[in-house]
Amino acid sequence: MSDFENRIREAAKAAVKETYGIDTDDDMVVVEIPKDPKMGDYSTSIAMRLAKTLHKAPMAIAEPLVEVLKKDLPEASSVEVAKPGFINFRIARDELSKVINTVIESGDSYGHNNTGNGQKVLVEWVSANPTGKLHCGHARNAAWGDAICRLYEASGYDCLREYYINDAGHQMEMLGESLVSRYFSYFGKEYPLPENGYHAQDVIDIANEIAKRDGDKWLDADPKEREAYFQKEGEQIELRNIQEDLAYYRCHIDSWIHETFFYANDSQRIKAALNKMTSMGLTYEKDGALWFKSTEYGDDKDRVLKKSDGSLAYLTPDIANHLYKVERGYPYLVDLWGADHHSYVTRMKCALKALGLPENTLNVDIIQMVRMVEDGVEVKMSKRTGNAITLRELCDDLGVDAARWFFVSKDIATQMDLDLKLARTRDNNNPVYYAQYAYSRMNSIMNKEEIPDFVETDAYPLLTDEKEMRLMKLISEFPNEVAGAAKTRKPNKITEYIMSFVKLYHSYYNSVHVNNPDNPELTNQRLGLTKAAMITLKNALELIGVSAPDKM
RNA sequence: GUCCCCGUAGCUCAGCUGGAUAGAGCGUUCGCCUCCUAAGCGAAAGGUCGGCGGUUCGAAUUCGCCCGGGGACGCCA
Repeated sequence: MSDFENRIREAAKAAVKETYGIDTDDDMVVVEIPKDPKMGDYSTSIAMRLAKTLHKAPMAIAEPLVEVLKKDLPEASSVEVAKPGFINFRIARDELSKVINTVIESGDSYGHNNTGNGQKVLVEWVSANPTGKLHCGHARNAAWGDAICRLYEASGYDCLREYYINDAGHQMEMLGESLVSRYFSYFGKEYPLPENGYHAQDVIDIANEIAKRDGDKWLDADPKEREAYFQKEGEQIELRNIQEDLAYYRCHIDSWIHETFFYANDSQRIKAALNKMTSMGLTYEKDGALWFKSTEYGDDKDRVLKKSDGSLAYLTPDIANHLYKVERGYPYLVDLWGADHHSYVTRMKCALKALGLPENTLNVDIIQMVRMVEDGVEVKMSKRTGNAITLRELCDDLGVDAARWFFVSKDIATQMDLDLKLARTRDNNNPVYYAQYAYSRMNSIMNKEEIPDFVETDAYPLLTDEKEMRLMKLISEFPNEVAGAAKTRKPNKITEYIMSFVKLYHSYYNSVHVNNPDNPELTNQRLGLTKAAMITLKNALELIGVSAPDKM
């Protein structure tokens, strides 16, 4: 194992206990990597944090700790006190180089860790209505959510990737009617397109598809029957499109949950949820509607569950949906919703809380909007009007790798502008190529005919170059990076890691030659490092769904 | 009016459980291919971390107020 950070933390805790008789927790003992590598490989601020409780100067607190740490941390080649009261550690080169063989042995699983400890977590993401193609906004959600799931899976969580299909509401009726209208147009007949109908090309395509397949038999059919048929056909085809686009985008969904599922068997699950809420005294009737007393749980107004016309509000089947997740054994739920759903977070949390579920059951990450910008002016995008840029178009222009990198590398809390001109052109300066190029260079070295094959070795004593040390250190930090990114659900930490990794690698590549025909030992050890770097980089790219090309 | 997100280099963004000279990519300027891929490397220029206060040994990071940008506030989904 190469988890120096944790070992230092444990040693520091023990040293504090031994020297001052104080118990400290992980939050107290912060171990970090100094910005300036001259300071050391790792540092802790524990002495400064103890200054208040011990009523002593940080430097004076640190001195005795250093003596203990020197004794208890054989992997550290030096432990020193610095200016305000930091304790700085330097890892012994021999210890550091052990990571190379660890990586080579682990291969594809290097970086995997068990910090999730089998925790069951259900991630609901994308969940776009099957009323049109996925567009740029969904592309952000999909890339981010998929990366989160990959991080969870790599960190030992038991993760279920779920897509909730809103196939029961008014929007589906709109789709059905829009299709009927387009179907009539196909045969040169008039049928009004609803005002809030779907104008996009894919709706026309689907109507044409049906027309070609079924002929004109629906022109004179019973309107109700026709409507139902087109709605069902539309949903299936739209859903198929979505599934194909997601697969193309390298996003895998384990579980597709239909909203209509909750209406099945005479709305069994929805009724059960409503009955439970009512029996718990969480509801009341007013103006012919059924209300949820959400204000009693922190909402700013009560919410309607059943409208006065007898139909259900969107919230109601979704409560059943969330209960069903817990029922299936997932106590920890993650939802990735668009910013327009932000006000919806509170009411859903209130509902689950009111139903007696623990406060931390539902975790909603709100994804800010992707604004399309052309020449500095926003281009309004809408699925309804059909002018949205689809995920497929974006990928065709940019490539899946660049698109995924773009969305994963930016925190979801920032609303981002996607420049249409930029999006339409493959920009060679895109950071993703910088990262992939490093991989190609590594691969080239490993597979070059003139360069000997790597032969396994126990030790790497000749890797003494400063950049080699930094590379080994970065490689050794990878599992921790993965665990941290999983825990905080921030896959952009991985793109940050990759960037600092490949920057160092490119610099190393230019300053040091791996192949030294007059020194086969050195060559071999550098090949070992290159192999470890290659495995690490490939695994890191894999976590965000970006390919590692052998050649560029 | 209430609530949420954002405001860091010319541009796009990291950094935010408070810590040692504020980072990266792009862009700009100047160097580097007889040598493992120049989609690369090295160097330089570029910042009152939106503003004002508070908390303390220490604040880009925490708290309050203000300014600016975006979004949400339906018996829509």
